[in-house]
Amino acid sequence: MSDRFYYGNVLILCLLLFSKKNNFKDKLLIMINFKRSVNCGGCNDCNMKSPLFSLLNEEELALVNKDRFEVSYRPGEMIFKQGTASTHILMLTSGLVKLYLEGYNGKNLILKVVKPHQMFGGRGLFYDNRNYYTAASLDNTTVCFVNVENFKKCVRTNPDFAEKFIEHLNRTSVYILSRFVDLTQKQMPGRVADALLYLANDIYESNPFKVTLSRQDFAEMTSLSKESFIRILKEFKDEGLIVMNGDFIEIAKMDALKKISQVG
Amino acid sequence: MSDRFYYGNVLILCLLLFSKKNNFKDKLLIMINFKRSVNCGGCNDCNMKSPLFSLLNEEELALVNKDRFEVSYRPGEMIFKQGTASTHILMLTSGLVKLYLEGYNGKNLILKVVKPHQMFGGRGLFYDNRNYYTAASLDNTTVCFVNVENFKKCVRTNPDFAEKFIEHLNRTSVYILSRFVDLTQKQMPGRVADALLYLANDIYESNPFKVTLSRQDFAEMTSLSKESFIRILKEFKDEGLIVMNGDFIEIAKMDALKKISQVG
DNA sequence: AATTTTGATTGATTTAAATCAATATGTTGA
DNA sequence: TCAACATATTGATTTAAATCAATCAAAATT
Repeated sequence: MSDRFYYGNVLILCLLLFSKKNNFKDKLLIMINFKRSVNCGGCNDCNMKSPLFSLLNEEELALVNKDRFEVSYRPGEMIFKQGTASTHILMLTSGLVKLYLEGYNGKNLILKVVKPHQMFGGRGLFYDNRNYYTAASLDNTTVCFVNVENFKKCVRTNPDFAEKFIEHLNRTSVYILSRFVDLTQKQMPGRVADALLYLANDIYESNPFKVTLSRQDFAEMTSLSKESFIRILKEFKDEGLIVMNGDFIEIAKMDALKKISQVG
Repeated sequence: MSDRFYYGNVLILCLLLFSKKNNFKDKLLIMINFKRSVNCGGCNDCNMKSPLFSLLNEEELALVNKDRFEVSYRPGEMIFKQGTASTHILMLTSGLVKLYLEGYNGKNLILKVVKPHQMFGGRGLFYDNRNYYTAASLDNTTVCFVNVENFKKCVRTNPDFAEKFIEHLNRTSVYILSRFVDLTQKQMPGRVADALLYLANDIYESNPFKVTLSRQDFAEMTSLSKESFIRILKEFKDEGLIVMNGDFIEIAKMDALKKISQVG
C-alpha cells in the first residue's frame, strides 16, 4: 500500500469520525473485525466508496463480507469468460478491466472499460446466471469477488439496495445503447474520436493519459480493423488534434475532437 | 371483443375456479370491481398473462390498477419518444410495437419488436426516468399505461416482483448485446437472415407470416440501406430460400437460412 | 378514371473500410 | 548482444455496402 493511499485513508477516517453521516461509529466497529487485504480493508471500503454498497446495513455487509475474496491479475489475464456460469458479482479494487463480447471469427467487441470501485458481472442475474461477456485485465489488477447468492439476498431484504442495483443495470444499458448507435452509424473518424474522449474523460480522467490498451484493443473498441484505427490516429496526429509520446496520448484540441465525434 | 376471445376467457375462468393456484377466489372479487376496457379486463388480465404481474398480491394489484389507462394507436403512430420523461411502464395489450434508437442524420435503429403481453419502457427507471428509445406502433395497437410511481412501490414492497423485473431487464439487455455483435460483425446476408428468422420464430410465431413492417423498417432493423436490404431479399427469393406473396413471406428453407445467419 | 403521391425495385457508380502484403519498431529471452 | 518474436505502421488492392438515379407498382386523392 502506497504512502499516499495510507494517508488518504487516514484523512477520510478523521473526517468521518466527526460527521454523523452513515452511522460511522457503528461501521467502524465492524471494519476492525473485517478481513483485510493488500488492496482493500474489507467490504467497508466499498461501503464508503461505492454508492451501491453504502446502502447495506451492518448485517447485510457482514453477509457480503463473509464469502468474499480477492484475486490479483497481471495485464491481459482473463477474469471470467462469456458463456460460463456467473457465480460472483465483481468489484474492481485496483487496475483496469475490459468487458468484451466474443463475436464471430475470433472478432471481439469491447463494450466498456471498468475502473476501480465499479462493479461488473451480474448481467445474467435473476435470469440464467451466465456471463454474457468476457472480462479481462488491462493492467495489474485486483478484483473482489462477492458471492452472487449473498448479493441476491441483499437485493431481497433491502429495497434501497435493489433500487440502486436496478439503477446500475439501467445506467450500463443506456451507455451500451449509445455505443450501439455510435458503432453502427458513425464512420471511422467519429468512432476513433469517441474512443479517445472516453478514455481521457471517463476512464483515465487525465489528459495526457498513458494507454495500456493495445492497438488491437482500440480496434475492438471502435469496431474497426487494427490498420484502419492506426490510420485515423495518424491523421489526427498529423492534423495536430492529438500528440503522441511513447504510451502517452494527449488530446491537444479537445473541442475539435468533440466536433468530429458529434459529426460522426 | 371477438367471440373467440370471450370464450377463451370463460374457459380460463372455469379452469381457475377449480384450482387453488394464486388465491383465485380472492382475485375474482377484485376483478369484478376493476376497470374494464375493450382490450383487457383490468390488471387481472396481466396478472394471469404476465409472469411479472402475476407476482403481485391483491393490494399491489389494486395500486397498479388505480391509475392505469389504455390507449389505442393506429399503424405508424408514436407511443413515446426518445429523450422525453418516462412516466409510465407500458404493457402491450394487442398489436405490435417497434422500439428504436434515433441516431444520426435521421437514421434509426430498431432494437426489438414487442408483442402482446410484453412490457416495454422503463429503461431509465430508478436512473433518470427518461426514455432512451422511441416506441411506435406497427399495427392497430392497444397499450396499457402503468404509473411509474406505483410500479416502483411494488418493486420496493415485493422482492419477488423486484427479482422478476431485474430478470426482465437483464433478459432484454442480453438480447440487445447479441444484436450488437450481429450488426457490427455479420455482413448483409447474415443480418437479413436474422431479421427473417426473428420475425417468423419470435414475433409472428408463424411461417408464412404477414409482415406489417415496411422495407425502411427492415433496413433499420438490419442497419442496412433500404436498397441493400431489398437486394438481399431478392437474392434469397431467387435462390428459393423464401417465397414472397403480397405481404406474406414464407421461409421455404429454414435450415439453409439458419446456416446463413450463423456464417454471418 | 385520371392524377398525384408514396413505397418498392432495379441498375450504375462511388465510397468507406477491410484485407493483403511489406516493413519497421520494440520486447523478450538465450 | 543479437536473434526470435510480437506488435505497430505504412502502402497497394480489393470488397462490401452506400449512394445516386431511374423506373415501376400500388394506394390515395381528386
